[in-house]
Amino acid sequence: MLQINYIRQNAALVKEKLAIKHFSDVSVVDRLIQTDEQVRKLKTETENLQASINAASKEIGMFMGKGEKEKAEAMKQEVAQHKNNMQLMSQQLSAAETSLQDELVKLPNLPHTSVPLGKTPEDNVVVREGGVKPTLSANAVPHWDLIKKYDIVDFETGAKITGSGFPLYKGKGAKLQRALIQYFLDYNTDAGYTEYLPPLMVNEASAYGTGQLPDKEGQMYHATADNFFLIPTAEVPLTNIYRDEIIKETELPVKMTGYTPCFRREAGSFGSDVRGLNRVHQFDKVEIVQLVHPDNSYAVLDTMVAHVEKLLQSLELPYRILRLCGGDMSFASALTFDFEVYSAAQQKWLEVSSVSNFETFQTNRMKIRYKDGDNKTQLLHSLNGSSLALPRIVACLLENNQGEQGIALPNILHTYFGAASIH
RNA sequence: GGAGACUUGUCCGAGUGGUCGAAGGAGCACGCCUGGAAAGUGUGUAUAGGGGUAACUCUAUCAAGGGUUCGAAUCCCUUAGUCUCCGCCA
Repeated sequence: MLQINYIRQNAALVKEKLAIKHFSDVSVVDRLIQTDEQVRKLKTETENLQASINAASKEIGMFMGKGEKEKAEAMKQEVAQHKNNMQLMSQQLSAAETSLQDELVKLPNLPHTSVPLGKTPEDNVVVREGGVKPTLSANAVPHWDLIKKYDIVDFETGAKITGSGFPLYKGKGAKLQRALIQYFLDYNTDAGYTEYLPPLMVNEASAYGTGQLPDKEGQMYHATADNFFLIPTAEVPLTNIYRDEIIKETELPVKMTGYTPCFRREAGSFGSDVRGLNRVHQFDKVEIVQLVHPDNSYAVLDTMVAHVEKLLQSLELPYRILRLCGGDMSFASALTFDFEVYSAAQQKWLEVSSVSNFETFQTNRMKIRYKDGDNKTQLLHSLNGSSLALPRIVACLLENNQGEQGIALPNILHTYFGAASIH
């Protein structure tokens, strides 16, 4: 959530930046500033009134103490008057505050200056490519055929148990998931991230904190009896660990990692995008999250990008890194790099990680702060990224490494998987 | 699921209607003491917001929300959480 003080002082700039994000109604900014003015005016008036009521109450207390009942009674009459006004005014105030908050929450984060202009995925900028695209033999097939051939993922039975998009991993397929999770977590903890195994359902306050609510509830599974949401990413529980906390500057940066299944309704998706493991409702992902000093969040973003890049290199997959354009970035992000791997049999780039700096957008909602040198409380910056999402990595490993002898796995996985190939 | 006890500041802990933002202690910070340290000792030590150039001042906050009252940490209601006992259960 943007800070109203910032909006008030930088109205023109805010409008400009919202336009880069293709936010439709820029006039909201003017309305916000108006409402804010009204709120502050009402607030001052209400508080002054409250102050005089408080003072009168104290006097009544003193009169009562001295036994001067008549004087006390007289004062009570006076206070009763004030209270009527008070009630009216505080109703107006809370109405104004509610509308301010409602509008404010709808504004997306402002894009960083390095964000490319553009509206669609085509406008994203390729930062660099790495790895080598394999040359497949003529009879190479996509992963949805390979998983059947080796009997490692069973979509039909998953659909029978739950519904479409809930894959059932089996045998070597299940073990490969376990190997990848274990490897990714080891890789992250070696880099200084603390491992967590968080709750997979969150309450409303948590979903609100990372920006899933109020607007995107349609993308989460909702357990209505208890009003819990199944997490769409570990980012939600991990970042919320520090909700309403003031972190000592000496404890920065906070680096967290965690494996969780992720649940996404993905309403409206269709076509070849959803074939096989390309897009599913439940998938495994290892996430990294950092809470850092505002001064170095962009340096940290670079280290996180390098961290994920090295991980992809170790898997020996062809990849590219994209700098997302204003129109393709998420609501809460100020700058995002997407990682895609090349799925050779589909001849398609598949997104496997998204690394973002949210600056103070999430921390403002969650009140995650630190004390600066002057002992002032300041908002931290939050960042996160996937490291990594599994299904498309698996799709790629299968497709790119298929051969007569089976699926040859990259060296790094041999020990984790307990074999060099799936056959 | 049933019954009960509880939830106060960074922590422990007092406070059952009137200068209580809250005693006392611990911790922490700074100073004194010391050759240095410990001990001792003095001072300070919440958060958010409004107004003010500032000193400062006002408002809110004793789990959360609502109510009673001129006045609530204190009384009432609702919700959440913790603990104990019973039931059920991996």
